[in-house]
Amino acid sequence: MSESQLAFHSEHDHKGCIKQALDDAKELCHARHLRFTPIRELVLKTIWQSHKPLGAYELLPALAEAGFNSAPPTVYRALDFLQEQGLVHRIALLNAFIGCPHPNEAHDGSFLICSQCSNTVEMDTTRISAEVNKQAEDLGFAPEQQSIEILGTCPECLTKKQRDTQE
Amino acid sequence: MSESQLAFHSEHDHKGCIKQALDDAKELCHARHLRFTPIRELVLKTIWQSHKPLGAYELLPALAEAGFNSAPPTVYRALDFLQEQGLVHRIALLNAFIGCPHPNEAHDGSFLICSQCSNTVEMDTTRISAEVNKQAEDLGFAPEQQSIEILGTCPECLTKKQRDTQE
DNA sequence: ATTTTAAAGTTACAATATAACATAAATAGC
DNA sequence: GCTATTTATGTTATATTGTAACTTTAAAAT
Repeated sequence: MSESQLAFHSEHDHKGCIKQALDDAKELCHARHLRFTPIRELVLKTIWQSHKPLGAYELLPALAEAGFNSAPPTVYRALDFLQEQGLVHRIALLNAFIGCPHPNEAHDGSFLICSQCSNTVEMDTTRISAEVNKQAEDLGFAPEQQSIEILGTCPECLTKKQRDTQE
Repeated sequence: MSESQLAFHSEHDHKGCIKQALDDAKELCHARHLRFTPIRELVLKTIWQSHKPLGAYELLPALAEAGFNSAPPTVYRALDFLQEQGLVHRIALLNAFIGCPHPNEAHDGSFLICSQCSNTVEMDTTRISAEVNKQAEDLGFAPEQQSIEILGTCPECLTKKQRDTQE
């Protein structure tokens, strides 16, 4: 988690992140007796290569380049699989997908989405999520899934803004 | 707020809710020197008539019946206006819109969405929202807007489920 | 009354997502 | 290893959601 919370900050070794994520995914699928097929791997890799959530149609060219069929159903199937396994999250506000840095802990992600540059990081809201669920339960509602998404300005874009204002 | 939190529970006077919402909207627009046009009023009324969030295209027939142009831009313009004024909220998980029971207090809604029947109510999460914002700020992020949506089973559908299980 | 601004009409299309059916590849049971 | 079964992928077509761009009409401001 600390990884992803630091993701806004300058240059971390993102290639390392990607490799780690792919290795984790492979292992996770193996443990669950599921198939981490080339298409699924490529989709996950492509998503991880971006700090911005990617739309389904933005993933199609990578499939085409690799010689796979690149019609929408192909990518949506891969995305469905990856989501079910917690390997990617869908950002509802953007209709786009981002890699999950800790797919083993079952959770719904909470996301900080920069409205300037679209960079997005996952934030740990375990405690807050529990409170939200409790409040829902107090109203007689049985929560199953939650989506917390925050739009705003990321640290980098804040700095840029300040620079621009000073000029 | 208590109104909407009770909305899951049986029969409240929903016609009263609608009238109240429309009156409030008219007053709010007047106070802000904005035009509460027939189209905007009809769209808001139609949204309020449903306990389920309505998609943009589900609103078109009402416009057609009333003799207005019923092409998508018409309804999206009305929805944009209503959202800007806080009169309706967009539910990102459903691509649909629901009336806001307290448009005067500036806020982002938090929603309980029944995955069985789609009925949706707004929940007050002022305190939790503040915590989320604080946590984002601690990461150097400047929050501007937030979306909290909970999918689950509403009290009515829970009761139904229990009945069905007993049979 | 005239100018300006805001809203609505209209056509066309972009972006996102799914249905349905055919084929191929992997796994399971023999 | 061979076959049956299941799972994944290919393929075509289409549904759903949302916008761009330009025209016309109506309201508000001067």
